[in-house]
Formats: sequence, structure tokens, C-alpha cells
Amino acid sequence: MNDEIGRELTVLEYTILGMLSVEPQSGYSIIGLLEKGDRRLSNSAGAIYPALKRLEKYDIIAGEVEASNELRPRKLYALTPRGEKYLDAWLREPLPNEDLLENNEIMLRKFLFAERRLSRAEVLEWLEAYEKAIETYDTTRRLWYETQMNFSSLHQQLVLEATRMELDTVRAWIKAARARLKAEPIDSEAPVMEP
Amino acid sequence: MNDEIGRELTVLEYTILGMLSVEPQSGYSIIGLLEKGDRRLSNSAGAIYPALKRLEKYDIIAGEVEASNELRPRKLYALTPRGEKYLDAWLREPLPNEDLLENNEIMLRKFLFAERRLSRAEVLEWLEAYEKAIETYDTTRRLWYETQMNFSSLHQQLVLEATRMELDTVRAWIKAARARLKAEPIDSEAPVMEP
DNA sequence: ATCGTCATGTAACGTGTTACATGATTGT
DNA sequence: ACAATCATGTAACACGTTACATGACGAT
Repeated sequence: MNDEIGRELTVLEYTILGMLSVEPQSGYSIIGLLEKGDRRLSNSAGAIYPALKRLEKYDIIAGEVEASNELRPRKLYALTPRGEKYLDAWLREPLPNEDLLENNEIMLRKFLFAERRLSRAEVLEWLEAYEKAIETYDTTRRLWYETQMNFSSLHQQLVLEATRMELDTVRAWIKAARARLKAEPIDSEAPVMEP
Repeated sequence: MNDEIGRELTVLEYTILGMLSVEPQSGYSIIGLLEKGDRRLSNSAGAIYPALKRLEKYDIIAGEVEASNELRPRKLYALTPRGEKYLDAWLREPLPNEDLLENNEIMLRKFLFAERRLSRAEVLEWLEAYEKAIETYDTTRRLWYETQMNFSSLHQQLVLEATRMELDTVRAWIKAARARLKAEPIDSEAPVMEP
């Protein structure tokens, strides 16, 4: 039982942890979820089943064959206490100063899973941190290409404009999300406290 | 000299082709370009140099050591005629109906490289096709989650809202880009015709 | 004299891709 | 009877990551 894994989990692995945190899943059901939802992720048997085995080996998830009275037995995986720690650490992890727009999908995934794992206050803090990181990202980006703007061709200018628009969209979303979260009453079982 | 490679080139490989289409580059200079620009791509020596060797093996690019009078020799790669065909085929490739938002960065990269490879008319057609693909993407997406919206939690609703906003942004950008391209006069050497 | 930059490369490793294998069940 | 779906898995392969190796040049 190694306490240290020695590497960061992959996005796929964290996503699996997030899914399991909502409800125990089998390999097959995870594939289904990935097909419907996240298009960027693998969703192939050759990626999922080995990932589940790895996570089980690390004692991050635990699999159990569903009640044997079932005719078609599936192996249901659930988070171990250690797995919950890993998931929560990922959700609370400080935001990167670079690659923010590039990882916006991952940010949204984290936000999604945070609903059940973090308190409303923590989520609001997280959004605030995200907003600040976006500002930093934006100013450095502006400084960089203001020097180069003169040389830019038409297409280059348009691509830069696209990233600017995307940044503004993320900013607007964060603002809206914060407002929504402040206005809306807290869900019944949002921050689970029991073991 | 295999005429068929037997696989699709990777995004990194196509990006290298695009860079070489603007100007011959060495492995080291490509690393520099990737560091400054595309954050999502590898930019590590262990990825670039093997990729260049692969592309050279396929006769898609050709490397030549820079004038030996130079003290520090660098191997400059340029597109072969075959490589130009591969790049142009990629740029003209029909757009996917799925994964559009997920691949928006790739779309922008294509748009960037298209400036020198496609005619203004072709670029406008491409943008039109992109716009249509976005509409299809949007309607199927709406249909899908209108059925599930009732069950959505607050965070789920906000994530869906985020993707909706991103879609609108892409739409708005396409509109602006088309307008700009129609208004702006054509660059001097936009579609290069000489060998 | 040494450090940072320019410049090209290799080796081990690991995740994800593609394709295949297996078998029971449900629907037509 | 046959196809599609449920369900789990394996094997070959390959790209990218990390780390290391090498060496010349310019600056302090």
C-alpha cells in the first residue's frame, strides 16, 4: 500500500473520481457518461478499464461486483476515503496563471464536481480566484501582443480578437455564476459532512 | 517512398506544417514558436525532433543544414510539394458535426494558416460552413438538454449556460470575421502562386 | 571560469488509441 | 435466427512527457 503515487493523476482519472463522487459507477456506465458528456475525453474501453485498475491499485477507488443475484454482473466502483481526499485536493488546487483559457473545460468540470464536495462559500472563493487569475492572464497577454500588433496580419488580428472575446465570455460567466450562487438558496445535501 | 502514410497526421504535425508554410524553421525555432503561442501543444524537444523526423520520412517536409559557413549550424525544414498538399487538404477538410466547441482552437489554427494557403473566397466559404456547423451543433445540443434540464442541479445549469455563452461567442466571432474579410482589401501576397 | 542560451538529439516510460475477444441478454 | 446492447477485458502500437546527454558560443 504505497502512500505516494509519485505522479499527478490524469484528467481522465480525476474525471472518473468526480463521477464516482456523485454515484458509484461501472466501467461501462462511465463510458456512457463520457460519450454523452465530455467529448474531449477518451471514452474507450481500452482507456477506462486500465484507468480503473490503476486507481484501484492506488487504493483511490474500490470495486465490488454487484449483488450476485443480478444476471449480468457489473463491477461497481466507489471512492475510498483516500480517493475523496485526492478529489477534494484537486478541486481546491490553486489555479494556474498560464493556460487558463486552454483549460477552461477542466475548470468547468471542477466547478461541476465542486457542487457536492465544497461548501458554497468555498465555491465562491474559487470563482473569485478564477476571476483574478483571468485578469492576470489578460494583462500579460495584452502586454505581449500590444508590442506585436503592428506586424499582425489580418487573420492574426482576428485570431487574437477571438481569444479576447473568449476571455470576456469567461469573465461574464464567472460574474453571472457568482450572482446566481449568491442569490440561490443552498441545496439540501450540498456539503456532505458525514463519513 | 510510400505514397500512403496510413494514418491521419497529429495536430502537432499539422501545426508544424502550418508553421513551415509561413517560413522554414528549425526544431529549436519551432519549440520557441510553440512556447510563445499555442499552449496546448507539446513544445518539448522529445516531441518536436521525432515529429520532424517522421514528417521527413514521409517526404512531407525536407530538412537541410543551414549554410555551413554559419558557426552554429541548424537544420532548416521546409514543406515539400507533397507537404503542401497535405496542409491544404487539412485546411479544406470538411468540418465535424460534433466536437466543434472542443476543437475551436484547432479551427482558429486552421483559420490562421489559411491566410496564405487559401483564397479569400475559400476562406469566406469555410467560415460559412463553420457557421452552419455551429447551428447544427447548437440545435442538437438544445434538443438534448431541454429534456434533461428539469433534473439539472444549479451547477449543472451554470455549466450548460457556459457552453451556451461560448457558442454564442464563436458565432459572433464568425460574423465579425466575415464582415472584416469582406470589407478589407486583399493582402499583396496572400495566395502565393509561385513555386 | 562559469552560466545562460542556442541547438540537436536519445531513452525510458506511460497513457490513450485501435482493434480484437468473449459471452450473456433482449428485441424482432 | 440474428442483430444490437450490456459488460469486461487484452494486445500492439504510438505519441508525448520527462529527463538526460552533448557541445559550441557569448557574456560577466
